[in-house]
Formats: sequence, C-alpha cells, structure tokens
Amino acid sequence: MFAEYAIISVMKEKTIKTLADIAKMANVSQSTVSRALRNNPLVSQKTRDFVQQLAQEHNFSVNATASKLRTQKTHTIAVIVMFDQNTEQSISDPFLMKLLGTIADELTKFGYDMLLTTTKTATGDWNNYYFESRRADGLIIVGQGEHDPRIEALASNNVPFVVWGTEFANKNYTTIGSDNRKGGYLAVKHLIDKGCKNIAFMGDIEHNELEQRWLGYQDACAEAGLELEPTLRLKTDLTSNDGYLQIKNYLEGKHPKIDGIFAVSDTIALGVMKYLHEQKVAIPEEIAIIGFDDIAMSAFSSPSLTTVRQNTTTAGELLVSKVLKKIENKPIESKLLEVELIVRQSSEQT
Amino acid sequence: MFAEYAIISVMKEKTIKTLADIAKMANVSQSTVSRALRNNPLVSQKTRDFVQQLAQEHNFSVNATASKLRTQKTHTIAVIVMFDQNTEQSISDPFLMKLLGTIADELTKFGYDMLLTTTKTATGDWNNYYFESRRADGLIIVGQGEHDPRIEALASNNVPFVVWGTEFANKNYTTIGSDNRKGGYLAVKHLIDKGCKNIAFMGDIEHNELEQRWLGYQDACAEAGLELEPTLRLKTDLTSNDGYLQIKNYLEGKHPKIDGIFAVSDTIALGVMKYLHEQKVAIPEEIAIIGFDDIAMSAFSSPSLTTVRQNTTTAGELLVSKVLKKIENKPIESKLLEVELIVRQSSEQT
DNA sequence: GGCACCTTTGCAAACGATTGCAATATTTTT
DNA sequence: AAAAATATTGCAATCGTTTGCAAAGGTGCC
Repeated sequence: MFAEYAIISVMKEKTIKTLADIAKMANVSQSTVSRALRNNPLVSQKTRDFVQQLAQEHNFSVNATASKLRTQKTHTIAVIVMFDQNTEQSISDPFLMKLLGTIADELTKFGYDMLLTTTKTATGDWNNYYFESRRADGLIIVGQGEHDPRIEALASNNVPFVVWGTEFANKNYTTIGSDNRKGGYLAVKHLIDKGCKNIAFMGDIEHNELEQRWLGYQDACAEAGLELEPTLRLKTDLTSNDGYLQIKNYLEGKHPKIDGIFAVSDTIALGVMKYLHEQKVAIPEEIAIIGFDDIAMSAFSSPSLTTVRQNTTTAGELLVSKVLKKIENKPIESKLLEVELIVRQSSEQT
Repeated sequence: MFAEYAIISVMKEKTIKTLADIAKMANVSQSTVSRALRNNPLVSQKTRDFVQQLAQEHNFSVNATASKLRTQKTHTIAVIVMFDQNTEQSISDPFLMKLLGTIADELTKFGYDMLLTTTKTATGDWNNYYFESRRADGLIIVGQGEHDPRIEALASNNVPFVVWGTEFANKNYTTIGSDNRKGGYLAVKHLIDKGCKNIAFMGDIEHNELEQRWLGYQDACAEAGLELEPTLRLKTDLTSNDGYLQIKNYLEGKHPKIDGIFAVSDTIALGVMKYLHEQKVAIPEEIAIIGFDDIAMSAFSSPSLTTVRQNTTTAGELLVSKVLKKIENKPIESKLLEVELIVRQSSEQT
C-alpha cells in the first residue's frame, strides 16, 4: 500500500514537465510562465517570483529543444578537433587539450554549450551536419592541419566559424593563430645566440602552421648569415615517438653534425631528449634543444625544456568571442597572437 | 545586373530549408519526404531514391532540433569532466584527456553527439540542466573526484548516467573504473620485490580512487610484513608541480629515509623525478619510483617511468555502451577494469 | 468485372516552447 | 468620476519534424 502511494506520487511528479503544467498550477497562462521564467519585465515582479518558485519546487526546466526550435537558436558551438589520420597524434595532444579547455570555459561563460567532435570520426560534411541541421549556431575548428577542403566548403556556405591556424593569403575565412613564423625565428635565433651553428628542424612542413615555423627558422639563419642546409630538416610527426625515431635515424646515419635542434612541438622535443639521454649526449652542451607550445611537462623534464609559448588563454577567448560575433553577423578579422620565448635548461648551460 | 541575379539565386537556394520545400519540389507530401530521407521501407524505392537525390542536390539537412522535439530523443550524451577546484589540475590532465578521446570516438560510432562540460564552469544542477531540459539523453561523468553530492542527486532523479570512478558500498548508481586497489598493490609489491623497504605514497586519499590505491599500498605492505609508517604518506595534488614540491618538502625536512615512491599519477611522478634529478638522487638506485596511468609521456622521461596502466580504450567503450543501455532502460552493472604493471627504468636497474 | 489484399501516399495532430498582438486590469491624469 | 495612459496578462500562431491512421492506387484471383 505504502509502496503504491510512493509510486503514484513519483509518477505525478513526472507529469509536471511542460510550461502548460506549471501554468495550470499557477493559474496563469502559458505565455506568462514562459515570460516569468525568463525574467521578462512584461510580467509583474510578483507573478515572476511566484512562478519561478513554483518551477523550482517542481524541479521544472524549460525544454531546451522546444525552445531552440522556436527561437531558431541553439546556443551551441560545435568544436571540431582535427587530427592527422596517419600519425598517432591523438586527442591527448597536450597543447590542443589545453586550448580545448579554455574554449570550453569561455563558451560556458557566454552561456553556450559545446558540442565536441574529433575529425577521425566526424562526418565529412560539417556544413550539413552541424549547421544546416541546426545542431550548432557556429563552429570552431582546431587542429594543426593541412589545408582542408572541408573548411573551404564551410566558407562558401556562409557558416559562422573560425579556425585555429595559419592565415592564408587567399583566405576567405577567419583565422586565429600564433605568430608561428616569429616563434620559429625566436627559437632559432636563440639557439644561434647560444652558439649553435648547425641546427636541425624537426617537423612536417606540410602542416601550414609548421611551415611558418620553418620560415621563421630560415629568417633567423639568413639574419645570422648561416647557410641553409636542406638535410637538416627532418620530417617528423607531432609525437614523442616520432621525435625519438627521427633523431635516432639521423644521428645513426651518416649526416652532417648538429649542435642544436628546433623541434616544432614540445612532445617531439621530449622524444628527442629521450634518445639523446640514452646516447649520453649532453644537453645543451653538445646539442641544445628547443621546443614549441610550452606544455605543462616541459618545465618538468630533465633538463627542463626551452620552448616557445603559445598563449592558449587568449587563443580560446578570441576563438569564442569571434565566432559569437560572427553569429551576430558582425564583421570579424583574423588575428595573429604573440608568442613568447621561455628559456630553460635545454638551451642554457647552468 | 549580374550581381543582382547572383544574389537572387543565392537567396532562392537559402529558402530551401524544410521538408515542405523538398516535398513541393518533389511533388509529394511532407510525410513521404520525411520517410524517404530516413529510408523508411514504407515508401517505394523509386521515390526514396528520387527524394534523397533531390535533398542532396539542394544541400538539405533535416532540422535536428525539430526532429529531437518530435521524437523526444536528442541522441546526445553530456560528458561532464570534474576537476578539483583547488588544484591546478586542468582539462589538460593527460589521462582524462585520453579517456575523453575514447569516449568521443565511441559516441560518434553509435551516432551520438557529445556535449562537453567541465565542472569548473558547469551549473550545479546537472539533472535540470542536462536531462530535464532535454539537452542530452544521458550523462557520463569523469574525473577523479571526491564524493560529489550532485551525483547522488542524479541517482535519485532517475537520470541515465554512468560514472568513471570507484564503486562504493552503498552506491545506487553505476560505476566503471580501474581496479585501483589492485593497481596500488601491484605497484607497491613491485617496489618491494625490487628491494624497497621504505616506500612513500604520494597522493590525496580524499579522492575515492586514490584512497583505493592507498589501500592497495597497505595490502602489499602487510603481505610483505612491512609496518605502516604514517609519515610516509604525502598528501599531493594531481600535478607535476605539487609532486615536485611535496617531495622537496619531505626530503629537505627531517623525515625517515625512503628508498621508493609510489605516486598516484604519472604527472606527480614526473614532478618528483624532476626534483630527484636536481638533487642528483639516483633513480632507481637510491630511490625507485612508480607512477599510475601510463600517460604518453611516461615512456619518454629519463629514466622512463614504471607505472600502472589503466585501460582507457575499454573504459571509454564501457562508459558509452553502458549509458546507452541505461537509456534503453536495460539494467546495467558496475565494472572494475584490470590494470597492468608496466615496468620501465625508474624501478629497474639496467 | 468485382473483390480482397498489399503497397504507397497524404492528412493532420502532436512535440513544447516563444511572441506579436489584442484584451484586460491598474494607475494616472484631468 | 470619466478618460487616458500604462502595466499585466492571455490568445493563438509558429518553429520543422514525425507518425498513426485513413485514403488511394495496384495487383492478383475467381
């Protein structure tokens, strides 16, 4: 008997699920409830308080789906994380994750939800899946990627979106990204200042951002009057593992001597250091090394890793604020973010 | 003139946005279009093909919001990542990120979208925000957390959800988690086997999962007849930074000597190793060290880090499959996952 | 040809909120 | 005290799908 009562009471509670239910209880119209819950000044303070309290008591939440349908706004941003299909670089790439975290925080700050997808699994047609189908009001695309036709498709479909990456000459969309060329320049100039003469570049210049860092490398070399030695560029995926392998291959083979390494990411650099350790190569005395990103780990390696810091906080803030502006149809511009050289032990003898 | 035509044509294209539009073009009813696009066998193959092609040509996607409203299913799972408010442990915690990646992949495999939130910014009322308001069909909660009242609230509200973490005695919800106690046991037993007699435990046993690892520590000690020395437990946050600081404090102060360290996470362990390096303490000769998680970096530290691997892949798969089952109202059970000892240099003299 | 029986299609009612406009209550002004 | 102005409320249409049910179109059988 008691059990039955309990069930009935639960069921009753479960039926209170729509504005209309609350309206009936409050003896006002549905519209009034709707307005009251949104704090619309059209309804008197008294009714507002009353309705809000009633809703709270009954644990009522407005159905977001219905609201979205009616208002034609989802208050959701789809964040697409692109990864290279071939490498093992996974969603755990520390730099991207940090960025993702900032974006998440920033979006919630503006009352937006975040729909997350990784490219590996995403459908090919972002425009249709996310925008046309009204799953999201806008898109943020991150990931150190190569030129992706899907992005072009978005641009031509008039979807509000911003990209984390490099600015292109003939871009027709908005890009937020670090000043990679300057970063590369700073890194290599630093090594040169420390006396390095033969500096390896480790990274894959097929990626647009990394190509910029390569250009920065060249800038610094040119400035110092160092000649460009093509064999010093080692194509390397963005993983510690590949960093380890590539430097191993290089040093084991018959190649020009090197006294410095610019790795395009800290993860690569840490892999490289692993190998150098194994081979008892002194860092930085024999080979100095510098990374890129300033991931959390870099301060805790031994020796700690000199690197070029990307400003993830500003990055996240800008990505979000720009895409929201774009949604409001305001004009937005691409932006290059400053980078900062962080000198640690891997390039500086103590 | 030409420009005007162009604009008009664009506008025209933009008006094709609903089933009704397609229906008109195809000269069939809305219902037929709806069925055709979902490949419903009720409509003839011919019409299906025709309508589908028409839709594709016009770049039409069904409005997901309307569909959700009508079907009362969102095909979305909210993933809530909890972080300790006090520590700096951020969304970039490598282990959680790895887990998140698996969850993301797994969800898309089942055609579900993933709504991501971090606790720091999330509203307090998960039930209302995500479930009652129909933003998601179910929830997955991850994060090495302390006992959280919000989880209890979910359970009593009959929301479909699963938690990554520890199973409790009086749990009334489903939990997927590693066998932390066994992991702790394996770790410490390993150190003991290697000859360690005074093993520090670094972690915060306020966290349920970590408490289990602490119990495992005790199991191993008891088995080996080692007496439990309370001062050997160093309360440490899940960051490299705190690992560094805590071991520094300990070793600088007047404390019992130690010859082994069990850190509850690899990030802590890496911070610890940093300090030991600085102090020229030989690893593992003077102090052996073992971590937990097996994050990517652990294989690339010097020395490489012995650790207890958590199976993120299975974890992600289970979390997803269980929550989906729960949504279908099928009964689900908690599950403890096997862990694996990964022996590397930090505990094994070469 | 008439009848029963499948296939295919279309009608129209939901799903649950929001909102322009009209209607009613309340206050202010004269 | 009536008129005008303002503050509150409610009506009803709408957002774009999905789906039970009824209707129409086809086929085969006697």
